[in-house]
Amino acid sequence: MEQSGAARKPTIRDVAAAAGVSRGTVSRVINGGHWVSPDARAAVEDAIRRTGYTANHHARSLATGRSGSLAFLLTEEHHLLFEDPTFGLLLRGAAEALSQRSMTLVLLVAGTEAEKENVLAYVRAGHVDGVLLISSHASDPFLGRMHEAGIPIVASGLPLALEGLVPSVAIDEAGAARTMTRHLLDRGHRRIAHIAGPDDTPGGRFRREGFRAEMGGLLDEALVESGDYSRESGAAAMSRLLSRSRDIDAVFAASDSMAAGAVSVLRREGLRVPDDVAVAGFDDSGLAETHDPPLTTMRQPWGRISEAMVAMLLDVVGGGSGRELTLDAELVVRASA
Amino acid sequence: MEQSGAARKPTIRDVAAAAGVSRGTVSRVINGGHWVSPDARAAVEDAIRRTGYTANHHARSLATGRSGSLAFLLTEEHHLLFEDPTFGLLLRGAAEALSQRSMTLVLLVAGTEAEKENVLAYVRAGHVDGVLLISSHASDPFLGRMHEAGIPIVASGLPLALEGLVPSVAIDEAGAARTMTRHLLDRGHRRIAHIAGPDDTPGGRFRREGFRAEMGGLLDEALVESGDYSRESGAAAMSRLLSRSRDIDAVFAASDSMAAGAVSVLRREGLRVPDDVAVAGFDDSGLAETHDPPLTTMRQPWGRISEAMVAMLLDVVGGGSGRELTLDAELVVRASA
DNA sequence: GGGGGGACTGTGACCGGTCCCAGTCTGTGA
DNA sequence: TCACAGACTGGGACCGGTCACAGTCCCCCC
Repeated sequence: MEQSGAARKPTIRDVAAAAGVSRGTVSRVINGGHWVSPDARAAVEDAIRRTGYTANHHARSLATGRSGSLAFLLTEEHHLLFEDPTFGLLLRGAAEALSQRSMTLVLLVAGTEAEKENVLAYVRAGHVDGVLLISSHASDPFLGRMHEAGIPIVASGLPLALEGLVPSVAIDEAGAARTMTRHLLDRGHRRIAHIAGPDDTPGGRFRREGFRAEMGGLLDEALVESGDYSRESGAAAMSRLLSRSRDIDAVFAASDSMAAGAVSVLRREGLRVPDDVAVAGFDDSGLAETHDPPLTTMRQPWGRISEAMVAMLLDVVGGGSGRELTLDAELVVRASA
Repeated sequence: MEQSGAARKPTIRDVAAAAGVSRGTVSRVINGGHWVSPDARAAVEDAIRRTGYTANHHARSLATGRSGSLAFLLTEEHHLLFEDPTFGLLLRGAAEALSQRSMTLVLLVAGTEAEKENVLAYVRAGHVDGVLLISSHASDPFLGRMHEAGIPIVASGLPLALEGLVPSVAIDEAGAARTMTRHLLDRGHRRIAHIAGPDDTPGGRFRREGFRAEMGGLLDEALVESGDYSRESGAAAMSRLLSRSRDIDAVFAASDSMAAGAVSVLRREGLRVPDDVAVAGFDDSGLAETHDPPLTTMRQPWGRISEAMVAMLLDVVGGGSGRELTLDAELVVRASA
């Protein structure tokens, strides 16, 4: 009505005019409504509805210095990125936790060195308020550089290189591995093999330590192999194990994908799962349930992990200090073990 | 030096002062440097180096009305999201194409209805300049609403519901399917089954049409099944096919994942691949190469697809009209067929 | 009746860029 | 000698919010 030109997006000024109040009051209503009279609040809310106002993120970010978004940073190589189903579970949870807070998630991938430089520049430039760090390898100096730059970070899993320095959310890896190992022992298995994850990841190192501890005197180091969490690496590890020993009666893999790879190799060798060899995975990644046979696994509380990571990171962004939070994983018994 | 307080990020004013020019000149240098004298340009570039200046994205977006980012929008259900390796390939390509242009990618997932509303509001609010639409189902009114809202969109694959209205980048689905079918026929197979994708996706519909056309008189409708591109659905479809006919000598699946599922079922039934039954996939998704046996498949030019999508979308954002671009897929013959 | 404090409101300054217009300066042609 | 075009520069206005501060009003208490 005012202007016959192209419909301009309504601003906070338009809302203020429509409600008969000042910009400041509108701003207060939008940001929680403290110190606003009920009348004014009602008028503003009505005006927002009538004008179809939505806040301009860029303007807000400029004024507050906050971007209103967090980065979901994967430092994994690309071929693992979409194969590992656990990333998807974390991503989904984080996206949900953020959208509840009207914030958004920016996916950053830093697989190659060049990508790492880009990501570092991007984050340093303040495009995101903080970083959810997924799956970092201890040998990677990247996390250290990020930390030195003073960027708010929360890691998933204990960051081995910077233990105690970077807040994190993790499950009790060693405890969970002991639980699973105990389960296999309780079922009467004695020649239990372990397919660990990479030694420079917490899921690789601590799950193996838990396995070793629980096996005690039954431990045979020749039955410990490792992979990179992928299906193929699990299959390869299983082949190596079988070439070394044929009397294995159970396999505990540090991921469901590796467990699936192990099952395929066992089958090819004519061994039945679980009758000849029991196979257990880790993660309960969705794959576990639909697998044939369904995989016994340790369920990570993905929803709680991602929610906790987001909450903790926002706290750090707001000046909090963060901490190392440990959650429990749960044994899920299915047909495979 | 100037201020002993916390080091404030240098702004364009700091650079201007350091270079002894005005803000306007600095801005011109940053944005291409037209109508700037060589001396001034050198002074500004030196000052940028000395001060460590990086542009503030939020301020720029506020002034220009452009966000400098595109959305990568997945409208797939979550369980498919990280299982389908093709998304990862597109995502990677798009991220690369954008980072070359100093723009960023925001990953949006609109699986549930609630998420769709959120995404729509988010995009309407102007947080992204345009949307790269990945994998939309024709039955979903979401795309229509997005299109009506006047948001720049480029789809991957012909958007069935809005064919001709929304610019897109796709391969010649029917032609590629004919190529693969011809390959199987040339190898002497006659009882060829097809595991199609969902009928409301272009990859489901057009690949099946291509298969039917090339099969001609050899077509047996009882040998056409369909899945949702996932491994499990491929396995299930293969089971249904085998229960219907045991003389199948080749299977053409509309995705590598479904082909892998089919192979696992065939194996379980004691059939050898490729000796008893040849199996071909589609996508060349990485899985194809590492699979046992390596899968014969149609290679989609993922890099070119994502680059073309980004280029076209940026053109549309800039006022261009876009078009329906078709690229060719390439037959990759490996051990499975 | 006056002082004080809490609830609420309006306004100017500011965030850090871009855009555009009004200059200035130099060189050229009439 | 002067008008004029073209190359380059500077600075004010603006993008759309938030924030701090200065009010205003009203109520309560001494």
